[in-house]
Amino acid sequence: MNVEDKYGAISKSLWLKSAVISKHLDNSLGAIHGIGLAEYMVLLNLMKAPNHALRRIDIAEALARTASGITRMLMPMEKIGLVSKETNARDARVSLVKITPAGEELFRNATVTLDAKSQSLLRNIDSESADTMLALLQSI
Amino acid sequence: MNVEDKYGAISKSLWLKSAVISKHLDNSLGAIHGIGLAEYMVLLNLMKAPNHALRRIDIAEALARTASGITRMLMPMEKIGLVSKETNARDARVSLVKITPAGEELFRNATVTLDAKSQSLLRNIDSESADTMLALLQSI
DNA sequence: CACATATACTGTACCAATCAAGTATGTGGG
DNA sequence: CCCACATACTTGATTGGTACAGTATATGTG
Repeated sequence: MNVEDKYGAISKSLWLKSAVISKHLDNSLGAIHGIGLAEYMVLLNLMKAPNHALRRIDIAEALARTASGITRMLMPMEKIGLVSKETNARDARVSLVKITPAGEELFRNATVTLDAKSQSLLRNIDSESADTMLALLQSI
Repeated sequence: MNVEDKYGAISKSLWLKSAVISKHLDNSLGAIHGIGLAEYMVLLNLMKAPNHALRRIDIAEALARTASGITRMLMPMEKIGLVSKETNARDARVSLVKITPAGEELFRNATVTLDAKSQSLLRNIDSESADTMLALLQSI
């Protein structure tokens, strides 16, 4: 394998393993908490945000999705009370998305599920390698 | 960050980075060769297979997809002549998928594109780290 | 041999994401 | 000030995936 091939191989493996792991996590989160991995990532980003609120396009950016995808994803989440819509006085174009107390509660529970399931899915990777892997992934 | 959190962080990062990289690769492959990453992976698996042919269900397994998803994906690929359908004399249930010469040609060209684009997307990872990363990914 | 069960697709209905176009609102140059 | 352009969504049409049910074909057991 020459040098370029190596990077291609990483892309392909990343694609495949991500698909496998995401499906398992989607199933676990869906069965227990009624949300998918994408919805979890929305809540995660809201929790990290100042004032626990974000604009839709910032969520889209953080999830590598389009704005319209976020609009559609948020509709049922708002309906079941995980997030709420707030208008921005300074800029009437934006409608801020804020996580609700119920959303925070679900997020904390879902985090436990996600971490446990991840540990089980990645059991072939020891703790030290996990540190290495995380650092490499985050450097991309 | 405690131990479980670390594995959860890997899952989340894997999900996000895979989405970003897959979109870029999809765009590049689509613009130049008219196929997506999933179609490329089909061709790759066919190239690796004995006699360059596989059953649909084996392709589904290799790509973490369902059989019906593969059926749909293969229809346009057969129409543009990248793969051909062959019946199996021993088992009339299976219809083998075989890569055509045109498919092989496209695969070789697409591989160049994919490897080059991957190298560019992963330029923050040096050659040694790439070896590490690939080994870790494949151990999942 | 017959029949219950498993396997390999295929077809239908549905769901989730995208793109492109539309609407409303902000902003900067003449 | 005003008008062109940019930004933040929202919506309709399309695409690409899944689940589930159906069909055809094998296979194992009494």
